[in-house]
Amino acid sequence: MDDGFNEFLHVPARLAIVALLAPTSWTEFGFLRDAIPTSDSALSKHLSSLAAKGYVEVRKDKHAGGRRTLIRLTPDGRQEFRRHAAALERIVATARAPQGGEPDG
Amino acid sequence: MDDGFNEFLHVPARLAIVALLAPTSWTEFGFLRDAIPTSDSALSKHLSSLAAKGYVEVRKDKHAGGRRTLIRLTPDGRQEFRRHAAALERIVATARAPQGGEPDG
DNA sequence: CGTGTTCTTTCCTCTTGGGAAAGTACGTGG
DNA sequence: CCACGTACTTTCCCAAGAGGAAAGAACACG
Repeated sequence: MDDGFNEFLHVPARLAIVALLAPTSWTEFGFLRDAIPTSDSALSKHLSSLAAKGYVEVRKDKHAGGRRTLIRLTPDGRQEFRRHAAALERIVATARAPQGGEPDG
Repeated sequence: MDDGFNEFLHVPARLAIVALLAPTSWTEFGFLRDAIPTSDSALSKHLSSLAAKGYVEVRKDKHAGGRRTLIRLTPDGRQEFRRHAAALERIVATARAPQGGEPDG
């Protein structure tokens, strides 16, 4: 498995995060937390690890009555996600196979 | 995630196993072990857990100079794999999105 | 019955995902 | 400027589980 399969991104929670980030630009922390769903702490830790890998970028924004944390994929993160998605695609393709193979005994 | 996403099958090694089994019928233990690749013990344990879930069926076959263990997906296993694959397909689809969303600040 | 082959099980280690709760940072209202 | 609330972040902790090594078991063959 040295195709684009990415064990780090493969973790369900992280897969969910990047899948949510992929089609949009800056996304709110709270939105991700509600959509996943997971605890604040778990999400925060995943985002930290994603940021440490350079897969996401984090920004703090002023908001009416407080701050909000915004997240988006970096180009690198997007590319890694695409590569992993392509690897998954190959796997998914086998599920569509009509079950050929040699017959049993 | 109460679509067909299956955390048990999602584990890379198990995903690899069922993906290899899906397009064929009875498959040899040795073939799987070499293809994955993993140790005998790890593969054996994965196959046991898959069998315990009713996802695969195991058969022992006489062979010139010994026995061979043959494995195949059960209809149930195939269906679960397909459901999981469909869930992955939805995720993979987001990777193809052209990054719309609102622009940054 | 001894031996080799092919798995299987046991033992152990180490990673890690995740929640709870404490901590931090900052904005707001008083 | 301080008290307070909100929005995360970090620490602490635990349990699950993946995986290798090595011992074990089952069976065919000579």
